[in-house]
Amino acid sequence: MGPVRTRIPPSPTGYLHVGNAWAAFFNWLFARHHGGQVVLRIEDTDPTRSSPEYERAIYEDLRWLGIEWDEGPDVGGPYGPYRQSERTGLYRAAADELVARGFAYPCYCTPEEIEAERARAQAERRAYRYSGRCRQLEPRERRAYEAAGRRAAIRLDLSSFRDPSRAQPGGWLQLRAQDGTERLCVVVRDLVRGEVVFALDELDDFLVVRSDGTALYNFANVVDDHGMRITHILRAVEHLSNTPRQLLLYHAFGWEPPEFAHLPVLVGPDRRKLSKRHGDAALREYREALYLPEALRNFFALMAWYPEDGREIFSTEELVARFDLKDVGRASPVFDRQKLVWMNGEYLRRLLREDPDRLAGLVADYLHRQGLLPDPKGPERLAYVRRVVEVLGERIKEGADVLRYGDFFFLELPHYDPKAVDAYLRSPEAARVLDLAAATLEGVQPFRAGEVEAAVRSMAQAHGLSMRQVVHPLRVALTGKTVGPGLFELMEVLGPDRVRDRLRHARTLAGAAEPAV
RNA sequence: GGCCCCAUCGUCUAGAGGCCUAGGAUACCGCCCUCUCAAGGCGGAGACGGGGAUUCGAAUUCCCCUGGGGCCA
Repeated sequence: MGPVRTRIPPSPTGYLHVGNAWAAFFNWLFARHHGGQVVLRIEDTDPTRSSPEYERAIYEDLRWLGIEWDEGPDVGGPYGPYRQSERTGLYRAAADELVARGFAYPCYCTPEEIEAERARAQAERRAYRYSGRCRQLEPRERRAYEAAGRRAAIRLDLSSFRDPSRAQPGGWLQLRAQDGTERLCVVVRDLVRGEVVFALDELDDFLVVRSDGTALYNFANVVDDHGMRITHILRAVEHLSNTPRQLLLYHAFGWEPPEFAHLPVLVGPDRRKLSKRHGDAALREYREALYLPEALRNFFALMAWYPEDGREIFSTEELVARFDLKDVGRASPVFDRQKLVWMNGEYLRRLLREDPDRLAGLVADYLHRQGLLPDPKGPERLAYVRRVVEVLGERIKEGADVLRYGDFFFLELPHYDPKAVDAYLRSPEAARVLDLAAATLEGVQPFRAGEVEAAVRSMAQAHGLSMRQVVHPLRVALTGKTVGPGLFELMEVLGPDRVRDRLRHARTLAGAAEPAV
């Protein structure tokens, strides 16, 4: 076999969501681990829901996540086209070939007739399977249907597969004892689940092309995957039940089927498949909320797979090196936001140490999106954001924390939390602290954390105040909140003018001062 | 309805017959540090869905049930 080739098959019907990004990442990991290639295929067969805008957004989100592809609609490649909407001729030709090889036949049953059959089966409480009544149509019966204006759909003819002599002891079609009888079975050899066996008589002559000429999912996928030389299909388990049908198709064409690996499905807290319904399902929202692609990759890997005991932080290179389908779990993991927040915090802290400028840039963009920073690229602004980031330090685990702990750095006046004001500002004692601080700070030169702290400490001592009594009212006065960075560091960043203004403003919120002693 | 997949703390998982008094992480709670918060340190609570079978011994193997998910649609 040649190099490993995997595929990422998004539908451009919306923004890339976390579940698909997760599966895409595994395809990428697997291909990279084996030094293989990744093919991006756009599954845009539904013209009413697909759009070029979403297609572009998917490229963008995938690249942001760090997933690259070697072939795709935008980069080209030898096995294109890579958009399903441009492959309809290929599907048609493949269907004709199947008919010519005697593995498929035209079916003139209308959807209404099929629906009626199905309803009857339901009413009689038996499993519905297509009757196969168009399989043996005489040429003149076909002509009659055509004359009546009916257009044929194409169905796969399973009858030839039902010949027990086709069974191969180690092959994909085997005779298996089931329920006490020997049954012809399609055996799927799944790289994560082992052998999964489907009785052939559970399957019927399924549709391959609709009467309007459009290809069905299973059929298009087989034609595409073979045409694009895909060697390994890593996809969600929800497709496991489709696999026997696809295997049938491969053999009808005389093609070597690829390897299959069915990954678990990412689910939400309600244990249902992650979808737009869950909110926060679009990968893009994480990007905008200051999540780091490297953190997401690490987190994605840990859902389904632990590279080794006792460690949780792995670089992408390590993940690539250690990736093995044998280790991938089979149960559906719940996408746990809280743990993602923690992991993102780990990566943000590392970034703070290793590349504070990059962090500052990301935070500046975030603030800009939040409407708190008009010009995020201005060098002066950036330098300021960088100082803020350093003062905020390891408090930032996601974008919201920048606002939670530091919005006041970017506001004319802080947004005063009423509870904080009630607790620390509305008292004569608080008013006195504010007055004392204003006076003390007036002379501090240079206005740096160390000097400011020394001044405030000696002031507290001189007036018999504890640091707690001093710090809390000042913090609320300057930031509007009870949580946040160290008081003196934050004062340095704010600078003497803003500190003075805010103290003055806060004074109006405070109670009347006790008579000076 | 038929078929298929899945099942360890709330969550992500380790565990592939004795190493398990079931380990780690996260979240939660407490203490320490401390100007608050965050980070960090220490500690706590918290799981093998149920029932059979195999075995000297089962979270680990087999069967049934239950629950969840999916395909046919």
